[in-house]
Amino acid sequence: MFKPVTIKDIAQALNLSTSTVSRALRGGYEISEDTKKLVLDYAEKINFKRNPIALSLKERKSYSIGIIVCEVANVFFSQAIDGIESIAYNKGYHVIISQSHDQYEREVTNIEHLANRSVDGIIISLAAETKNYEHIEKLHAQGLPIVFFDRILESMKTHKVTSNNVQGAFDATEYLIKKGCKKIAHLANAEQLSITAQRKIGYEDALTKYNLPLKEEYIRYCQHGGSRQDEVEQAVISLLSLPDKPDAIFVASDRLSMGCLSALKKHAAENVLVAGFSNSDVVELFSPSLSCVRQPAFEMGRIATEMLISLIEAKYPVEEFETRILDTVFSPTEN
Amino acid sequence: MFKPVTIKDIAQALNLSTSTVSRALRGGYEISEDTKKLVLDYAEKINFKRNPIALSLKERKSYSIGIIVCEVANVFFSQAIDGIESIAYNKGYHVIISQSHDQYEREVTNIEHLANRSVDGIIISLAAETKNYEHIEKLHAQGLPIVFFDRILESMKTHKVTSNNVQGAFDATEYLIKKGCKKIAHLANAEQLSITAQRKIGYEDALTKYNLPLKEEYIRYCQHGGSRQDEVEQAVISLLSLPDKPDAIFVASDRLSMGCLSALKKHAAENVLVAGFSNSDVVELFSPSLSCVRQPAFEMGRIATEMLISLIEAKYPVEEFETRILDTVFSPTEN
DNA sequence: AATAACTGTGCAATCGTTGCCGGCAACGAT
DNA sequence: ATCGTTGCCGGCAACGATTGCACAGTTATT
Repeated sequence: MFKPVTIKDIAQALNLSTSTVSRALRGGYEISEDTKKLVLDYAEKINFKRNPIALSLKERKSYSIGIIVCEVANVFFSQAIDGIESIAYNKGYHVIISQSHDQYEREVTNIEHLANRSVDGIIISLAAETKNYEHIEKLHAQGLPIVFFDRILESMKTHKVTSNNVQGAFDATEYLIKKGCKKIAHLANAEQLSITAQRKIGYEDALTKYNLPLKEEYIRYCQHGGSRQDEVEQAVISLLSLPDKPDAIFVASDRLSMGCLSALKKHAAENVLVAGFSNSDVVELFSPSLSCVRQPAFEMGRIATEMLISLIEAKYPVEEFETRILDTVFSPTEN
Repeated sequence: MFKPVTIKDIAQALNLSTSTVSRALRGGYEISEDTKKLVLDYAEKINFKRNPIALSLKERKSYSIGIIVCEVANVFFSQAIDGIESIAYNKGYHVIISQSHDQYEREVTNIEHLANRSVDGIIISLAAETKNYEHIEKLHAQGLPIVFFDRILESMKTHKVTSNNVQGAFDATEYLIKKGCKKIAHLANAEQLSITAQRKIGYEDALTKYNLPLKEEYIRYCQHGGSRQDEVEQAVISLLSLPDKPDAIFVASDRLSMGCLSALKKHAAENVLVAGFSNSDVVELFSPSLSCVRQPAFEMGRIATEMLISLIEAKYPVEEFETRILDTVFSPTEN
């Protein structure tokens, strides 16, 4: 049906060899100007496009990078993807996105799928459920460049990008305290995630600074990262039914924030103040309202991609790795 | 750094030819059980993965399909993508997503990028800005299978999937009428989009049925599909400042609905009722509230993908094309 | 017993492109 | 006049997997 034109066609038409055509097209210095022009003009005329698959086979490089995020329907990740694409396309890579939906199994199959498809590298934010990292470590050990962002794997020696989760959590918690709340609960993500630990530290730092007690029963973890609403609702209900009911909640992620607000609304607990991580652009529409910690998602995506491409194109094995930590911005919602 | 195992390695190790290995791996009937088992076991042992790029080159097929949507950070599209992936992965295709951000230029570069990357077919929902379709028609004429969903190009002879936009718009408008509104405005998407025309028909049908006048000044089009908030805000302001100010707005898309609610809130016009297309899963949190028409996004994605793969795998050129129209569901938000 | 049929395997070409080597002609230097 | 250099180009092989055809060896058929 659809037969693309190849350098062979050009060679035949111009009575040259394929090697000559190939070199002329790439501007090889060993080809006379006349021939070069001849080839270039003809290629233009018949709309020649070089076959990237053949090139990939030859160069053992696909010029594509894989992304794994929990879901694209999440403003933080979609902004990060925009950042990733902005760099990748400029450098001639294309981007294959896959979603783990915060499930371990899907993360495993996705990453293997990507590796089999011969991506040149992977940018990943771990699924909430993931506790075992062999699937990643195996590929990394085989030499596949991997960069982490947001939810990172501390133990792996590679580049990483996160935001300043401790500071962000501190800001949000401090805000709640300054609003007069004294019993601040924490709705957290899956316990093994890097961001969970960091955000918890920020939360506790703020409580400590203002001499509020740290109560373990005020903390609820959501192992599925909020992808199951009942999980979030259960957590919120159990907080609300504590004898010493919280007057505010610091929520550790976008997804959880939505779930938390829903649960509060459903159970007529709108008087509980909420602050949490979210990059939502319609936050002013929410009721109950949500004060939020915003992460520089686009920038994180850009940086992660630059790191990945530098790994991919490195001439020698890279030994020195970098962890970039970007600042968050807290924006209160007054009402 | 990273040298994958090839059938050659297997052949060498087992003292067979590559052809034998190849046939054994795909269960060729012409290979003895003994050899087959030998090869299979060894391949398993050294973790052999066949190189999809080599296969693509030979078969002139990449087993990948391209998706173009305006943005992934939109629940409708992200659900559609989930549907697309659910079918694609099952059938051995992988999915490359790209975003037009409702811009014509980006749609053009994205589609060419995909075509150059030799995707086997494309599923597309047009950008709001797109008025010229040559970039798509050219590829289609060259034989690249293309399926439209949501925002379709009526004039192109290929498979299409949409929801019942007329009915959805009718339901939303009728709801507003039954709530007692008599002056219902319509905030519409870019004028040339298929869905814009259809949703306008539904809107007008409802008005007509209930003997309300059709006023052209109650309709505002957003040429950029709401990707620019000022555009939406201008439209809403101009509606609010009409001498005969509307008491309700029927909004034609998810993005526009968010923009519209923001604008209403900002201008303290929360008494204006809003109903519109949206697949948001946190609609109950919004204030002002939004009654919404939901599209079966996941199902639309599934169907579009099945259609596309049937085109890709068709043995003979397909002449008969189908347009599937799926029902929407209206869910009022009472408060 | 001779031929036909079948079984299991290898050879070589193919997909599109590029790297490497080698060839040929024209040129300048000795 | 001979040699070495340079410029320009063609041929071959290779990337990894598949496949039509050929061929050797075995079994079945007449």
